[in-house]
Amino acid sequence: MSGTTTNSAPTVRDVAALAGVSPMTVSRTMAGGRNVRPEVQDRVRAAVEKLGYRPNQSARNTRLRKPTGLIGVAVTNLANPYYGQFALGVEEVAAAYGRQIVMGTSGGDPGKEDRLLAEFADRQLEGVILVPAGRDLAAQSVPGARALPGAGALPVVLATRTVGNTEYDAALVDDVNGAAAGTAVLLAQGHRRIGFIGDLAGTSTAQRRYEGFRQALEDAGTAFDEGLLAAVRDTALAAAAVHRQLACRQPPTAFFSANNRTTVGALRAICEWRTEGHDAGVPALASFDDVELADLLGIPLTVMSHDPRRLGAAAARMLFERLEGKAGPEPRVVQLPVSVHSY
Amino acid sequence: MSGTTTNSAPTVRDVAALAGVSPMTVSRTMAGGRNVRPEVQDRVRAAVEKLGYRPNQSARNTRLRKPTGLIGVAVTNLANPYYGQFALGVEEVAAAYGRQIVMGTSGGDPGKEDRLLAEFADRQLEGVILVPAGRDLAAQSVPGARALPGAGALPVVLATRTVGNTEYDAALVDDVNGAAAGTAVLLAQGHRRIGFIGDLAGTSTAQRRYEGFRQALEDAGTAFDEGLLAAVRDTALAAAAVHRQLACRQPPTAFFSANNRTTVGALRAICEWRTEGHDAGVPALASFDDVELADLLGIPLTVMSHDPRRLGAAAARMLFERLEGKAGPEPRVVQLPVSVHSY
DNA sequence: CTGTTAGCGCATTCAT
DNA sequence: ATGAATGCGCTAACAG
Repeated sequence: MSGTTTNSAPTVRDVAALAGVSPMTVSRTMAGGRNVRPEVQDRVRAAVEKLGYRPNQSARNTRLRKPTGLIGVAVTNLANPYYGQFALGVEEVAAAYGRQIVMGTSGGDPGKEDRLLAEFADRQLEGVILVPAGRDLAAQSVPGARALPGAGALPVVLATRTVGNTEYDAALVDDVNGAAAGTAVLLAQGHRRIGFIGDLAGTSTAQRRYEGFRQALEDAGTAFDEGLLAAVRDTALAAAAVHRQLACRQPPTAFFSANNRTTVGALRAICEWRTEGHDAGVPALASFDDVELADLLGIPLTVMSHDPRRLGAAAARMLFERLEGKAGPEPRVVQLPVSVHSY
Repeated sequence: MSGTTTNSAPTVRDVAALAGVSPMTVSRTMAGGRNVRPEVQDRVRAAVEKLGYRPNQSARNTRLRKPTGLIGVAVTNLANPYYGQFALGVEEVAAAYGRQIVMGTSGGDPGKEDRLLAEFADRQLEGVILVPAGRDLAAQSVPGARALPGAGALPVVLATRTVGNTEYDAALVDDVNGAAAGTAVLLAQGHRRIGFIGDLAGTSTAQRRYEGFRQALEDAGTAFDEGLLAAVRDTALAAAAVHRQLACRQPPTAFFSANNRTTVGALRAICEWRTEGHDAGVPALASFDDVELADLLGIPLTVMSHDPRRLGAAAARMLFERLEGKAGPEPRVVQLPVSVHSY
């Protein structure tokens, strides 16, 4: 009746029955064996081995009123190599804190993001690292998607991008200064007409990078032709935009690309342009974010880079500090420095 | 005493107390409201809203003896863009099955892989998709890391690579035929001395690709100089190996690179070589796996590609079919086709 | 040293 | 239509 071989996972009781002891003795043995005779421990361990018993962690956590040991990571697109590295950074820190990560992708869709956060909350994840899809978080659709006290709260740390309502911890990049520094390099190289390629409407990062870009132009007393602003977000559209700008009457001599996706598109367009053999020199490119192999293309390239892995690690550390109560009630923001390098 | 505002998550009982009903009525209301007066439902819902109550999924699953709704994904290195896309494929299918994924990276370390699988099993994950680090799985160190019946079993589907003991389901790539087809292109282009860059000692993929490579040479009646075999696995070593081969007395006129990491290294070395202005033409490269921007380098390139996202999706489907008992007891292996394209 | 009791948060079963 | 008892797998607290 009890010792029957079912094909569901064995429990403490199955082990206890087989070893001829009480469930508690099994529990104690699994916990290290304090106050259990070695001889009995051996019997228990034999039974454990035989049945392939592994304690049910969820039940364990429930009883001990302990959290799940899981944190959520929600990014917009895992296919973007940037977020793979980012997730790795989160994972490494999480592992150091004895946690594992649940990954979800929003695909940039705020609705999907909301559902993802809701699932995370329902699964009792301890917190979430979120690369927000849009500009605002529908806090009300996820009761508790806030780091602040209150029951059922799901601590959130934003990463890479921020959102309108600024009540969250955030691990960002020094977008403004980084972009300004990269733009300064283009200016020092003599470029005066510079096209800006980036999703101004969509993300806070593009806006901040645009801000740094404009600031650098202003500091240099250079005017910006708004016609050189291309609000695009994906690779194909970026390529088209660059191509269009190069083909116009007064083409830019350089471009500023606001992220790695637009950079790939810009590089494609510039390479094509070069192959078509136009007389003016090859346009230069300043890219926010690094792209593998970009330095080999023979295009004058300036990269404003940071390590996405570090960013993920920083975000994770912020989350754990908050979970451990080592952070004050007010939201904290850190900004990773950006380094500029030219090829 | 009971209704006090604690800062831990509210439970059914807190809601029940606030609404002046029994926990069961709350439970029923949350479950859809069958057999609960609408008026009472409203009271309950108000209390739920006020407290920010969300049912504890773990407790729910425990009571209903339902699985966790989580599957594990263990890859060797999330920083490799290949695995980001792969994970995305898994995630999409998992979402369609109402599951979420727990991500872990082994870093290619079998010990870490074992610990990862053990943690997955302890967390009661329903199954695992594993890109194995080494050649064999220490099945005994993870009692139940097998798809076969028996208590505590953790169903495993291997992906990309397989291991020595072949008792697992696996979603692989048609490495042998793909590699042969790519090699055939090099041969058709007139290349006879071809260097092979790939981690023969480490992964089954490199071995299978080497097998296809050799097969194509043999079919063409071309001998292979074992001196052109470079057993390297990372980007830097691949670059060094290519450079070394190019500098030797009888340099190869083309290279076969067994994965995207070695391809990046090979491309770097070839570009450098070209810049150094050697008289012989630019060496050609056949790359297993696609690499972004590689086609723009002006290097004769042949790519043997497949979609890692599809591979992840295929692996996930295999896992769910097994979980649902829709697969026979014997392990199944699928191989994704490889398409060959030249630039 | 070991077993019994009780309860984590939830929902099924059986009362009423 | 509602509540009480019971148990999922596990372990603290208290027996003995």
